[in-house]
Amino acid sequence: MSRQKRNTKTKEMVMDVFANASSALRYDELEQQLSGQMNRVTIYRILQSFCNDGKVHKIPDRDGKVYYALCQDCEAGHHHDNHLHFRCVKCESIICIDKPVNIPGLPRGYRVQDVSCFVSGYCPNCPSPIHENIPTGRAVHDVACGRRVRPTR
Amino acid sequence: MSRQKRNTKTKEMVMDVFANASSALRYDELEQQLSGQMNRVTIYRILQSFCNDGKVHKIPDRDGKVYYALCQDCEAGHHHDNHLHFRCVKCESIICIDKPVNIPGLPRGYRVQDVSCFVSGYCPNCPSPIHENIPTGRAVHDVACGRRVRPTR
DNA sequence: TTTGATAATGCAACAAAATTGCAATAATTT
DNA sequence: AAATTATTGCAATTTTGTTGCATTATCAAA
Repeated sequence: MSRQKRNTKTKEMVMDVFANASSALRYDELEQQLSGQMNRVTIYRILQSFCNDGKVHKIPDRDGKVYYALCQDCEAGHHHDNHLHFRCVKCESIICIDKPVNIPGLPRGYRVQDVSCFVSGYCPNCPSPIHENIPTGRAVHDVACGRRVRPTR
Repeated sequence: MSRQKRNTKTKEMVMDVFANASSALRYDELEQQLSGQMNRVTIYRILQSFCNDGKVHKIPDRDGKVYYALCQDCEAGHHHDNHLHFRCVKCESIICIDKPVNIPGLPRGYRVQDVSCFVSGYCPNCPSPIHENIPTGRAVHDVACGRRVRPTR
């Protein structure tokens, strides 16, 4: 059976960083925010355990850089991950958007287990280049991971 | 202006490996196939330059492992990447499926540049676990990256 | 409250993956 | 054929993530 977990101060601190973040965090951002408070290795281990517990998920962006974000509806062992990750090409933040993605029919023989979609472009806070600024709605940032605007049902 | 390129034997060899592959290649697979023929660092540099030229694209899978595959319709600087990447959880191969993905409406303020979708599950060549085998169509593998079955138009 | 089992941590060492500087080599252009 | 400079190989370095082990701290049970 699975090994028993303990609540520790370090785990709490890591969780706090996530709770206060409005978007996904790169490992180095986490490390920076936690610097001095715990060992580098501990952060890695806590992230691994959070991933296994379905508390956090790992998001490698299209360049291979690794981000982490709080999970919404995941359980230990299986991540519910059928949603969008939006990456702003300007400010580089990664935002989880809680909308299911529908996948077009795959060729015969493929059996889908799960889907994750990576959209990149300009986020509401960053101006598009060249073209004049498009008015942005500030509220949209609230769909960011971990903040649920409308209850997902 | 951008630095001028040269055609070299090494680049050709790397390109040949891609041309003969039926799915995306991990860096280490490339290295293995090219072992003895050129330096490790050279492979990295060639891949980078191919990526910039829009000849190849980089596909980090959901665990962060990095794959590379031939581009279909990309130009230097901008990758046309609105297609699916399918990863078989059994054999671990990554197959590019040349079908556009449609993205549901994003919240106000987001401007999409491009989309890539990562689907995982069982490929036509691998049996699903537990359940009895589902008949697989062999032909589907031909949609694999670099082999165009029907002209994409 | 104390005690014991063991999960979690810190530290040092290690391993893997990717990058950089630089001298030597080889593709192009003239 | 010579000059220019992109490309390569090599060694060293950086970045990223992991492992082993002694120590510490959590939690449950006495």
